[in-house]
Amino acid sequence: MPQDHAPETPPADPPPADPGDIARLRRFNRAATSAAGVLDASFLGRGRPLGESRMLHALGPDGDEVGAARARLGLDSGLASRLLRSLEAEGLIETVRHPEDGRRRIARPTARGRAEFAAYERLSDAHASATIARFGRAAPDLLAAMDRLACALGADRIALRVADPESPEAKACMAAYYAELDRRFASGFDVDSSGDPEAASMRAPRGAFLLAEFDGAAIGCAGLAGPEAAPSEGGDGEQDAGRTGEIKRVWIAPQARGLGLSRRLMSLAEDVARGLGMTRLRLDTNGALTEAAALYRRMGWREIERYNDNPYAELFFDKPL
Amino acid sequence: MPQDHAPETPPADPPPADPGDIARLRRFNRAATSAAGVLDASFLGRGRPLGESRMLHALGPDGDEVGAARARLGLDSGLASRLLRSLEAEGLIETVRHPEDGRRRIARPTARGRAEFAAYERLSDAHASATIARFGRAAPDLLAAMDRLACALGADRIALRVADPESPEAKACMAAYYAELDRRFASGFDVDSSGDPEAASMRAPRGAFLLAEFDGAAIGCAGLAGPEAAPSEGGDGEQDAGRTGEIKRVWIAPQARGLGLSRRLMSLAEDVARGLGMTRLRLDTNGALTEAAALYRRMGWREIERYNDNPYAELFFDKPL
DNA sequence: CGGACCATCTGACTTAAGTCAGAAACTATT
DNA sequence: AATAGTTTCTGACTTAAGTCAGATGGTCCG
Repeated sequence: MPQDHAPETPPADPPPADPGDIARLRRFNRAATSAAGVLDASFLGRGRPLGESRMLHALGPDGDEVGAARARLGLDSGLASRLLRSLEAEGLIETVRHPEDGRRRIARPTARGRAEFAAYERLSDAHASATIARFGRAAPDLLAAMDRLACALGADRIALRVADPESPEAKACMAAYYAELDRRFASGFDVDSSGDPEAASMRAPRGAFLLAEFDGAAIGCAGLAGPEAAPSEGGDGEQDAGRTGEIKRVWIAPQARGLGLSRRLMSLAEDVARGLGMTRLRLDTNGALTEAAALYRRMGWREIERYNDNPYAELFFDKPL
Repeated sequence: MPQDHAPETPPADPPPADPGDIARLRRFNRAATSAAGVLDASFLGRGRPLGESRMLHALGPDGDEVGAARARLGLDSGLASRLLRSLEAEGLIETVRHPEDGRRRIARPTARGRAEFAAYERLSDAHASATIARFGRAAPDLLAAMDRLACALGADRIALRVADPESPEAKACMAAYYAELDRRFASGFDVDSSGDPEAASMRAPRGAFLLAEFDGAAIGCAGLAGPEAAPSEGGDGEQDAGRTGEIKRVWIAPQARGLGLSRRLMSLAEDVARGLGMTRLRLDTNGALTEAAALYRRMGWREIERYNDNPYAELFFDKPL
């Protein structure tokens, strides 16, 4: 069961963009580059070379293996070692051998190191706070623009994973999903009347709940609900209800839309369904969610007859796996 | 007549921002910082150290004084000189003495240097084009977010200047202004019926046209229209029409709103009006432009009786200087 | 046990970037 | 004409960052 799907590859030869748009993007680049130093100046201002600060930050408050931190920063082993020695000389970290493999070493911040780490965090928070204050009344709007760009610029770091449908992240996504349906449906939306699949149906071994995360923030989800009895192994031929799953609660945060994320989520959901022995998937949706229906059609779903009494559902699709 | 006004100073002690907002901003910072290298990678990829590339870029295709380029990059004179020597050794620039001051020197790209400069530009454009292509159908939305953030991040580099009301930049601003009025007024907007002041009235010595620019792009304007006869010098006491100016065509690009720019423009317009000997300003506006009317009141304008037959005007203000 | 393999470390070296003091060439001022 | 002040340049030095070739001490497997 793959835990992630590569983002869609762009078309082979991109046509040159509009010169005006190029100028706009380059203007942003200049502004962002000249702001970049200011943006995360937390590494500076504590009288330590950038490399050492980055290493301390890469180790995290609980420490990590030397090799892992080195790989994360993309450093040469010699350089990494030297940075660790300086941090050690300053009394900020201590290194111990790995309990299971004497070759590997673990670098862990000391109390002083953790204090220093916290100081970086405070500096960074204070800096962010000051920036937001400077934005004044434009702040909500600018933060929304930042969310949007952060997702787009880091689209290849959006990771998909299986999560528990009752985890806080999953619940937050679903709450955002319900709130959006309530806004978009002319008649509003009430969860209770829509036949919400219980959490157990979206948990192994029956199904799964998929979460898309970017830099620690949940920005999308998809539920795969399986039937009550686990499908029997090996019995093929008949296409019974025991081998049909249902896709529910597909939601993408506004700032992550248009980046091909729902396609990645749906595609992973199909893989997971196949891994659970399902042979067919179905789903219902509302006519107001036009983008969703268009995507389903593009991904090979066929429109079928109504299969439930969900009052909000108007369109029904299925797809053989 | 000051050419620029400092941006408004933020309130003394900013209260700490919402932790969620801090996290959002820091997420953007991380994304932008890690994208920053990629964002303007044009300096790399041509086998030259960053410093030399930056210097070549700072000189521009037509060359410049050594001191000017050095100040722009904020470099030590020794370092700057050494960078120039390496560029000279590579045959990319040549230096000549300043025609009027033998101490100063002018560094000018050679044909090869200009070709190199153009290569950087092409690389940068190609990179921007590829980024836009990667954005796919989300591009228009993302570019708008970039415009918004570029203005906000570089707000202190938004410069005001006096421009000709018939320059292309001024015309572009006014066209955008008219288009917006047409969208916002229930009845639409037609320039011809609104008593457009002729260009001559917004040009010295009668008046002025003010333009706000960010990184070469016009993002706002304000017209100061003076009466036909230049005000007579010295004759004080009476407050005749010959000493009353009118503010027209105040417009701020959507991406630059909420940054205190209209206040800066209006304040400069008042200074310019005083410099032209005006003792009173007046303006008309529409009730649909609620933000505008609120700003006028905050800046000390008083509502007065209708003074023209502009069918779009509903509110009238004046301000003694 | 020996050898292949591995993670980490050390020492020697390179490059980019920048600082600082002062020299050289020039202009402006008294 | 002497002097003070510019602008640019040169040489000597420093620091940060990174590369590379082994050395060291460990694991794993036949």
